[in-house]
Amino acid sequence: MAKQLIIAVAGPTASGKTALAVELALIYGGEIISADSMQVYKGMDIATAKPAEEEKKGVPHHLLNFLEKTEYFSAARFTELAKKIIDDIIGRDKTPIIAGGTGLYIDSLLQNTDFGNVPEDGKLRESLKKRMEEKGGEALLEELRAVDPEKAGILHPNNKNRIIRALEVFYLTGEALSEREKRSKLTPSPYNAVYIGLDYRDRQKLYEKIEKRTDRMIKNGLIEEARELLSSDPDSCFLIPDSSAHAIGYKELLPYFSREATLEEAASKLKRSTRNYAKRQLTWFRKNKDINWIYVDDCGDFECIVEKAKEIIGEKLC
RNA sequence: GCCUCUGUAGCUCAGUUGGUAGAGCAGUGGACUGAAAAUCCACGUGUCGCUGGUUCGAUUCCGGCCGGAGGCA
Repeated sequence: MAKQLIIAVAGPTASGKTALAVELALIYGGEIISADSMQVYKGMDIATAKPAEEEKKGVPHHLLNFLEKTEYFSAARFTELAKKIIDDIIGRDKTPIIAGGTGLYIDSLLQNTDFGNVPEDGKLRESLKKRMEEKGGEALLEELRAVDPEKAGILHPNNKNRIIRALEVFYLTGEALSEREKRSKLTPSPYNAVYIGLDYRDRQKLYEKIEKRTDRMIKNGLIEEARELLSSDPDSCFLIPDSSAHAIGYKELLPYFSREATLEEAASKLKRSTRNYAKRQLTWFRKNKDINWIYVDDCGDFECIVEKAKEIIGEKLC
């Protein structure tokens, strides 16, 4: 059976992924699967720049807006759900279009990463965290070196999260994480994916767009949205620490709510976090040699971007 | 008008008891396999406000000038 075509639209935040994905869906008869670790949550609309109904132009969107902010989410859970949706879309003879800024999610899905069944283990993680604090990263990295030298070799002692997960996987399965990863790579991807990446030649232009968009978010009610999320939990742990609380757009406003910063100061911090995030996204995507890049500032208008995308997809179809 | 403080990296500021300087943030590049909007790594030459003087040598000491903040009138 021939592999089914899948379109993936990647790129940093504010680069215009949503509009392009919708347009391509209209052209190719597609449905969109959002690959975004924060847009999965209900209620977090403005901060995560979730597409509004008008922007969707009637195109079905999946994996958007379906989780409570108190629920845990992960790359593994994403791939599990997305695969089913892809099958369903293909079954209805439509084209799946993956669009989003969470690079790990897109790659895990399209490379068919097998995470196995090793979900996070709260108790184990707590004890590892505790030991990490007492003994330090170097000690735990040594501990990892004894059971998974390969993984230990690429992790920095300060990168606590990754060390903890690698140890967690070993203690839960008795197998090295690096071994599991190798095994996962043996299974080929069932998907025939065309990657389109959006970027700017002039980084400054992307940053300007981010800053304007942030101002627009504030004007459109970001503060109120944040207040509402906060008020649902007086302890200000309004989101769960390991998932939704990571969203950019709320934690940056806390100093403003506690009157330790002006709105202007909080807003500029928010812009900075978003710029830093966009840069990290680009670092992730750039290493993917399968991505066909479209530079937004090479194009005068949206039509041009769409034309370039059609060319890229056309080549793959032939 | 007088007095005090102040002028060092894009920003906030250390520092040099005289041998031309360094942190944080920003920025740039990178890593990443069940937290990824997270987590982590690397990268620091700038007329040390200008100008005279003292000195082998001044960003550092002294004088003047020009900014900035405050106080007294």
